[in-house]
Amino acid sequence: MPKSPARQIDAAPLDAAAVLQWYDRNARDLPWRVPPADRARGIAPDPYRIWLSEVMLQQTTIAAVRSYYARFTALWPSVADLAAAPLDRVLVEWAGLGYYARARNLHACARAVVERHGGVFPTRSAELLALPGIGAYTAAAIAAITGDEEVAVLDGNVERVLARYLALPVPVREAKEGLRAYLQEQVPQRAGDFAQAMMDLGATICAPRSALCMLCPLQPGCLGTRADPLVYPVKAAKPERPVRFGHAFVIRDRDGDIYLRRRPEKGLLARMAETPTTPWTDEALPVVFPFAADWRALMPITHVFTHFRLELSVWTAEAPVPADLAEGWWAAPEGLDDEALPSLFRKVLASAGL
DNA sequence: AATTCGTGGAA
DNA sequence: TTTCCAAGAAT
Repeated sequence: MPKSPARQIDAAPLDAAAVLQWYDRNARDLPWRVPPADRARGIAPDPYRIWLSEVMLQQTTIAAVRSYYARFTALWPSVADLAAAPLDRVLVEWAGLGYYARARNLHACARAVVERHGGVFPTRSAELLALPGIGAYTAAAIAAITGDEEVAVLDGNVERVLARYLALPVPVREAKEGLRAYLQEQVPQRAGDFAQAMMDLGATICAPRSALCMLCPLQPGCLGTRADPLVYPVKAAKPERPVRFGHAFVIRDRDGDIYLRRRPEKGLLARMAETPTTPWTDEALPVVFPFAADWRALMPITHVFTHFRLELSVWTAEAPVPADLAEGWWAAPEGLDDEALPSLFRKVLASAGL
């Protein structure tokens, strides 16, 4: 019994065989992917690497992920290697990729795999779903890609493909479980290739701002292509992005080292490194310096988060001696690459020429 | 169930 | 310049 009355979707079946044929000829070459020809020879991908790539790819472009994926797999070739690393080391490597809860969950998941599964990464969706940072999509993707579990893999790409194919008249959020149930009925053998095919299709043919329907293997049965496929998926109104203001402080000592500290364990940029800032407020307030010094104004910076935009004035000064800034540490300019600094604070430091 | 989580590149 | 948005999860 489904917990919510998922609206039933009655529609013509989807030509999964045509999708697989298209994939055999057009599969994208990706660092974590086993090409369909190799997959047919029985070569299966490493679940650890598929998991790592899937977590990195959550709400993140392939272009942004590439270098991070290469670095992580070089540093930590197995899940046991990753589990053995300190969390703060993982955060340093994740810095700049965003959505830092992913890195904390990644590390927790690696340790759970070592503890609960003896270091053998699970490949069944039900077990995967119980691990930190693995939700419905990621569990299904790993299970399908590594073990050909015949499970619906529904990501943003596939949602768009299906919304157009079915000419879905409501926002995807309102029909998600119905879409999942419909897709589940369409999953063929070679479930892993089918999942990757549907995602490639959404990324290259049935893209957000362009639909190359003449090249699409699903064009014959597609309801969206009969008028304007680009009107789907129907989306809800976007709330506008508020602005917040604050002041950031680049504090140097006599050697030129920079004062950094760790952000709180919860909330935005949790546990990452930062330069001190004032609280961020919805109105621009006069600056309150952390100590009396010869403060100089630097170029202010703007940083855009998902749900607000931040305008930071940037100030710099030499710390008083002896410096009583207890909870943080001093970092040499050459050592900043080894700090878990989010892009926001890279911008702040760049404003000081660092 | 609606919000809260980053970032950078493309249109 | 502004807008959109990318292989979502946790709460």
